[in-house]
Amino acid sequence: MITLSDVAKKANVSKMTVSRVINHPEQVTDELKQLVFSAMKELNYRPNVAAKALANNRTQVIKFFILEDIDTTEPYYMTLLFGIAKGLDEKQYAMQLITNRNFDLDYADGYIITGARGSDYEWIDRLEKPVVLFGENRNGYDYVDTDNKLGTQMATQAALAQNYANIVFIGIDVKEPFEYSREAGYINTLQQAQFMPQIHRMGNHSHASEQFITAHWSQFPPNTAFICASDRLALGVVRAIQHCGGDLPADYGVVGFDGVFLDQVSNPKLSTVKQPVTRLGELVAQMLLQKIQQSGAPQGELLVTPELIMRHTMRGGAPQT
Amino acid sequence: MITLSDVAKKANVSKMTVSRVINHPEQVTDELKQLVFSAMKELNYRPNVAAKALANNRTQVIKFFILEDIDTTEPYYMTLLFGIAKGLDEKQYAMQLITNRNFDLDYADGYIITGARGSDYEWIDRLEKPVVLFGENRNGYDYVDTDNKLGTQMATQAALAQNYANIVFIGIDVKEPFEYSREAGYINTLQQAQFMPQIHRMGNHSHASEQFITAHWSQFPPNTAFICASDRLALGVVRAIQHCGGDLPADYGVVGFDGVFLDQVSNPKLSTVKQPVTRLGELVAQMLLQKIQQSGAPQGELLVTPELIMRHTMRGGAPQT
DNA sequence: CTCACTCGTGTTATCGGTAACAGAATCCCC
DNA sequence: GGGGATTCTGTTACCGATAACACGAGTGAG
Repeated sequence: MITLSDVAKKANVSKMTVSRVINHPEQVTDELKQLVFSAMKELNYRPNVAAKALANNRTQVIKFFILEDIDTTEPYYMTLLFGIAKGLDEKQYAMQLITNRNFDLDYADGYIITGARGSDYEWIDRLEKPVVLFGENRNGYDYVDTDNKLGTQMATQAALAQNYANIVFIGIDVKEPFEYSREAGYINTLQQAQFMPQIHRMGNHSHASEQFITAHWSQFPPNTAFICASDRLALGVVRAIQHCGGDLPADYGVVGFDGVFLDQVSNPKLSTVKQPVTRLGELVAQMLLQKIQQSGAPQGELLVTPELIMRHTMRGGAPQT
Repeated sequence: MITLSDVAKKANVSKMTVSRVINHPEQVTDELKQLVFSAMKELNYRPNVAAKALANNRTQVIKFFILEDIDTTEPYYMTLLFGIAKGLDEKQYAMQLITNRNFDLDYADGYIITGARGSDYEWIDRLEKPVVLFGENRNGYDYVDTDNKLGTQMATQAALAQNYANIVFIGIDVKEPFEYSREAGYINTLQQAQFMPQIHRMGNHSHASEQFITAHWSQFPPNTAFICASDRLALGVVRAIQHCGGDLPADYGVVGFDGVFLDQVSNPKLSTVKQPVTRLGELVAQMLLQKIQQSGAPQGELLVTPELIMRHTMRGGAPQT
């Protein structure tokens, strides 16, 4: 294994100079920097993370909390994890995945938390290391999320553009900011167009929306579009429309939200607001690492623009293959 | 932070004795061990992983390779990851998730690999640290997997028990051991019962099986059960049966394989062979850590028994709610 | 021309553990 | 009861990096 000393010897400088080239390059003359850089390259030097961690009193580990029951966990998080992993790798950080089962807060430089509900904020407040949330919150925590409001805005505008006469929102009955934002995007857009908003909320399961739409089918005349707060709900709506004999997408339109996995296994394939999940993961990771580097300085919020994908469940979508 | 020295001081012994109590307890008298243990407990001592790693020339990191395209990645892996994380946490290991994009082999004590195809074995052979695969292989690598053969055996036996007259296998057209095993479980069971096996293979997509069954509907008279190599395929088969007007489960039965996520979002809910995925993850992790500890000694194979879950897509399943 | 000051680099001590060796106490057998 | 083996615990050096301090060379002002 190549160490700092090896590089130092090769470049005819002290270990300390090499270390400085890496961590405080401005303190070293360009001349020496060049020498050191080429020595590092030639030897293919890779810093020893454990040694670095020990010297800095760091761990080079961050913990990622998924505060949700394993069995209902969205495939969504898989993709998020990929992104986080990528963001961490770049800075030689490793991850520990924390679920409801194992709950060890020690031994980490910081935390990424997702799926936090009201009651969690109590212990989150007591954390002594930098924290970044994944997902909107209104409690002042730094976070990264999709621009939920913009997402439903885009979906609603698309429905308007396709001249659906009724535009209904199928939401999730949780009191969480992401849901409020998604509803807000829908409401605002409709009101600007002088349409009446109409919102139905239920549990986030395809069976729930399927049952609901089927049971109230008479309320939804042809030329209705459903803007859904999730792909799961959208899936159920599609099944209900098919079951009730509605013509999709001629008479009915459905747009989901998320664009991870589920939208692909349905038939017909869902139109959806696709979240850039991998990118989001990278961004949370980067935000947290920056926060750690800045000794916990606030990072604010970061909203990323989603992408409206028009497929077979709405007029104007790609023709079904 | 509590260190070895703190514990040593409290117990009136040297650092080394404390270290030995942890790593080589047989070399220390019971008397001292007790002293040290209670000191550790009292101070709530937690070893510093970085220091340990540095001293042992280890990294306390293992890399988990998912050799599959991100976009098609099964939610399956999410659950697996949970399990691996749990297995690693117990031994203070952290994980780096490796995808096709970032491919750094350095800085790890070992590797867990999943989704390996034939062409991957070349570089896997060249790895210099302990490797354990997730998923059957016939190349002599240590691995952990579900007992695939047993799984389809169970499913096929259940179909026989329900007196379906025809029992068809819908498989995945890949030349991989897991698929061979699943087919073998089906074939063996049928032959023992003096039935004729009938296998159709296609890409692992619900649309593929849906299309196939619909196109060949006349070949599948009432009283037919479909044993599927995945829940995705099963999902498509269910849709096809519904579309063609078949009576499920009175005249047709469908059993999937995996039991992760997808089986829950379908309507009706799938009967399926459920893999104990979290447990599998824990086991791979444990196997790898043990292999590391034993300087790379072979660990053999480990097959875990799956569970047949009877739900609404086969006779004898739970009544639909 | 000298003294204080900056700038750039090297030296030393340290982070928290562990292996290898050293040394004291006990054991055992002739 | 003495000498060698055995058992147990402590001392020392080291893993690979970094911060704090030390120090020599150059700079500028009085």
